[in-house]
Amino acid sequence: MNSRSGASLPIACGASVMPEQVYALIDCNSFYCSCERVFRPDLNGVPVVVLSNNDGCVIARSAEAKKLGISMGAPWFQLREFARQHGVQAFSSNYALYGDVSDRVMRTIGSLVPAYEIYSIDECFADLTGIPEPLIDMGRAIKDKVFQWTRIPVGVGIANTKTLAKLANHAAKRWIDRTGGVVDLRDPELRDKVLRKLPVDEVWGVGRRLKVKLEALGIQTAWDLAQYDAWSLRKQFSVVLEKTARELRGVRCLDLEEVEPPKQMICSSRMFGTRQYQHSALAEAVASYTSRAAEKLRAQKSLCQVLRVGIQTGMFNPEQPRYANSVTLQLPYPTDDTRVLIQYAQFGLARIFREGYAYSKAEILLAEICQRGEITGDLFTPAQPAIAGQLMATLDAVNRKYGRGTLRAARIREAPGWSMRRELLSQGFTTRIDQVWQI
DNA sequence: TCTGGGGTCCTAGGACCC
DNA sequence: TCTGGGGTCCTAGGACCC
Repeated sequence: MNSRSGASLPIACGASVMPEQVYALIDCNSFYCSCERVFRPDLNGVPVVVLSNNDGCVIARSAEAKKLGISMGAPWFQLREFARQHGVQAFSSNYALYGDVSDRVMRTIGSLVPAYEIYSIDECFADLTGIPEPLIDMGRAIKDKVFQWTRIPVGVGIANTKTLAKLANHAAKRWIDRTGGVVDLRDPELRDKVLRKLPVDEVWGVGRRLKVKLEALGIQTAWDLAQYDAWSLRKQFSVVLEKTARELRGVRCLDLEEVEPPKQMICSSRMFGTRQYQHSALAEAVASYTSRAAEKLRAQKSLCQVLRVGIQTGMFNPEQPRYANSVTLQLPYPTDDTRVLIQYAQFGLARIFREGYAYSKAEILLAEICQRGEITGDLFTPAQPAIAGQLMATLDAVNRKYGRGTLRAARIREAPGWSMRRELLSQGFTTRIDQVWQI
């Protein structure tokens, strides 16, 4: 049975040998903090943290802040005094800045490698297949060029599978003094050494819950997971974990995804800056979030057929009554028209709104998303009128040119009372002409 | 007083089909 | 006494990622 594999297969003969697949995972160090430092070199060496929307909790920490023991997700109000005492610089999230810096980092990487996949705002897989050895030099070249062009420090992990590249990147950061931030994990001896040292939950795809279950099976390290029988992992857990284990052994199960598939769900949800009690305030917030979701929908050239609107009170204060509810609505036709979406969102809100609660958050979810031009209609289902598409295109063009919210639904005020707190916001260094760097 | 905002994929189970 | 063997679609829930 096994005789079909191996060198006897005619297709494997011939002059050219397929080069071995190699991936790199490039990951920005403390990305949001690094972005704040790009135009504030005085912050180098200073502990820096970036807070979530509403200045709620810590979502990024510089190395110095980590050293002080500040943990991810720590509520800011509990930390403020400690931060003041230790000279910690805190910032509100400045997504306009981070998004723009991210674009620059990705374009820089793109100029150096044959193909790449943007995995998140601060991470990117690159295809290094066929690039001349030694690849560790290529890794260092990427790191240096990104820093030279964007002032963002990155780590680079190189391996034959994505899961191992992630692990290599992790190792590069963990043992930065020895690695200089670049690790090539293709050498089996080095790979096994690293696998044995890293706990299983450092593996991409193994989180808190799985860690507990795996440890019950005696799987403590990445090495243990790699050695475990893949088939029984599939039976006991899922095909996902099976692939993870195989990838750890160097068997490729995940490919580079260069084109991002359109999202199947689009969500816009946010905590309010302060608790809201009135239907009118929630109505305004819901209209605003719906507008944002509709923008995202149109940006990927999609239409949606289902809208869900949800509201909730704060969940932490035991003194106040809690309430959370949502309603899912079928739309009259597949649409990307902000006006139609807002209308349905308001209808939904009216159904779930209850008087007398301190609301903290609203959420809009667009679902059953399809691509424009891929809809098969029927005689009895109207299609979205063409004029609506033209109007939305104009709306987006105006807002692109003059800034988000320049043209908006009439019920949304410019500075609403529910908008989020951002008391520690840095400048729009790269996105606002009135806020460019001054020397 | 104060605790984020997005996403994805997979599985199990029920209802239903032939 | 004995009770098949495939499927699909939907929803809820659980796990993960950054």
